[in-house]
Amino acid sequence: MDAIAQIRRFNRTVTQEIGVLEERFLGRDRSLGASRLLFEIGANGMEIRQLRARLNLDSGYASRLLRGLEAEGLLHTVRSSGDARVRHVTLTPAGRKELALLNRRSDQAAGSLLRRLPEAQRPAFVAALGAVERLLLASAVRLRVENPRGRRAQYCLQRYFEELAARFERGYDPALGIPVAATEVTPPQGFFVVATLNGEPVGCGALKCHADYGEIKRMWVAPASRGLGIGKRILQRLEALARKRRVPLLRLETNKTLTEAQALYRSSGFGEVRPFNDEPYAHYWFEKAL
Amino acid sequence: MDAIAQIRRFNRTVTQEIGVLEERFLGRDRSLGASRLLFEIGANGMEIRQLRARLNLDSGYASRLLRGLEAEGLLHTVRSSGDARVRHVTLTPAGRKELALLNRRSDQAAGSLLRRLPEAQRPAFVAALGAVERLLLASAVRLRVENPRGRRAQYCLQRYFEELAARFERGYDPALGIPVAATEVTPPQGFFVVATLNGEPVGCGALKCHADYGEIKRMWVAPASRGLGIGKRILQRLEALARKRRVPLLRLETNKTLTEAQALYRSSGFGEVRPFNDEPYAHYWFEKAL
DNA sequence: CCATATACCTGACGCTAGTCAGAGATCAAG
DNA sequence: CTTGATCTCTGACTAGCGTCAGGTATATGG
Repeated sequence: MDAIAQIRRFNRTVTQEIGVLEERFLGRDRSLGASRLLFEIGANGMEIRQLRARLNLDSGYASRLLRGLEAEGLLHTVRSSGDARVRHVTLTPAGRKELALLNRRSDQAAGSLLRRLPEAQRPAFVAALGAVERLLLASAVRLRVENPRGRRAQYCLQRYFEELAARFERGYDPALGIPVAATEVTPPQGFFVVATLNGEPVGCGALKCHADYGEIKRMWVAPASRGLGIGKRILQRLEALARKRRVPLLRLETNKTLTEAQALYRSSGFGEVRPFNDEPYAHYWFEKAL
Repeated sequence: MDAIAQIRRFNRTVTQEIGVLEERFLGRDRSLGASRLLFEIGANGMEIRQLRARLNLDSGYASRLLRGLEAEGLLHTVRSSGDARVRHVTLTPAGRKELALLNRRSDQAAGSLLRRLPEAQRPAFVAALGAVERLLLASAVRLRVENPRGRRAQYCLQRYFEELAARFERGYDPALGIPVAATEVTPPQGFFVVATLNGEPVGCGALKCHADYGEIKRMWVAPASRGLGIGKRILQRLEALARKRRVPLLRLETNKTLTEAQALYRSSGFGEVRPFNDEPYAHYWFEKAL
């Protein structure tokens, strides 16, 4: 298959050209691992467990790297408010300065790559990079049925409610909408699907199974991960779960400000119908026969 | 600049996603370095110095890796014919079997990457990979004015003549065409530009300066590197050299079978003119005022 | 022939990255 | 309060990657 050969050529070329560049600019006086850590912590700080998840680090290894940087005076760690097991790491002023230096170097590396190309080819190059990056990210997204009370699910739900509160004209209060109890979206009554990207939750969706129909609820995708087709995949997964349960019909309702959601439902085969419940925040009701 | 940010995001995503994949499939029972060595040696064998140059290895490190593989019975080294200092390394039957296994795994890795994407997104992904790879290769191409008697220049000229012999209807004999003496394309009388990709010659072009015009000769790009805009860049470089010398006019002639060359000249501002010499292999004559 | 450069090998060494087991503190659920 | 899970840290260890200095054999130019 030619696609396979293309991927292999790509891997070879990219690792060769990019790898050399990265090391030449970033691996100067600090190890690459430590640099990556500084990058990831960023100006706002971060929980260590999140850091580990993002960079796929062994807890011992991460701890050692952090201690090294702490000894250099680049960062300090404090207990996270709320959960005292978790530690929060932030950059000191010296650390921020170091990060700024790394950022400058990284910009230089990127610039030098761009400048090697004749001007005319640059826009095409940047566009192609964007396409590959998006699709590579999309391919790394994993969907799983999870416990709706779990950490990842709860994180998604909180972000979801926050977003609704910000986008709805009159705000949003979960207590006023039709409730979704955790048991209703826990197998076998229903399902709660979480999408993760490198271990971090980036989207969710729930299915509530009734006798003669299923309800799609709590569809959400993290803003930074939109455009990767995650919403569609969550919806398809819920649909597959519904089919397995022999649910003959799917129903959902949505707010008029959530235009991208409406587009998703329409493109997924849902058709608008008359209101089938009295959800106060809904403007449109959809159905799809399975 | 947004292009810079895109490049940085790309680097991050790609090194993360691809790196993990490569290691999971290739770094199973052998180190990644050793695997890469086997890949590079390939079915036809290779000189050790060439191997070192390609993979950018320290001589000691390369020697140790090779000895490890030799101990496993995967390869054997012999003195190179000609220069007894140089050693040539070839795969044993067991080595070839191992290489085949690596190739299968590499195919699997590429396949697993592809399979993670929903079917609909795959063609776009492969196309984007191709675009990035081509442009990355293009950005790694270096042009330099070189001695036309040098190793790289002579390599290009030989391939050039071979290609003309194969493509021209009645073959090609350099002795019958208008000759280009090495001194004529050596500064300051003229210039011989060689394009290299990772140190290997992939194209050439020459400029002969006369009192009132310059002649473009010996334009060639290696078949495997076509479509990267190398020809255009060589031509532009020769043009810049001509301008610097205050040459007022560029001339060149070409054969009717070299259609891609004609397209290049036309798109570079050359216009067809009446024959200005009696080059026996030429069908078209071009000029461009500077 | 000599001096110098090239190609390769060997031994010694250091750093980075990463793994593993286990311990201590904390949390959540029963 | 107990139990089991989670988060972090520590110590011990390994493999891989790479560098450096020095040595041997061979080639090249005078």
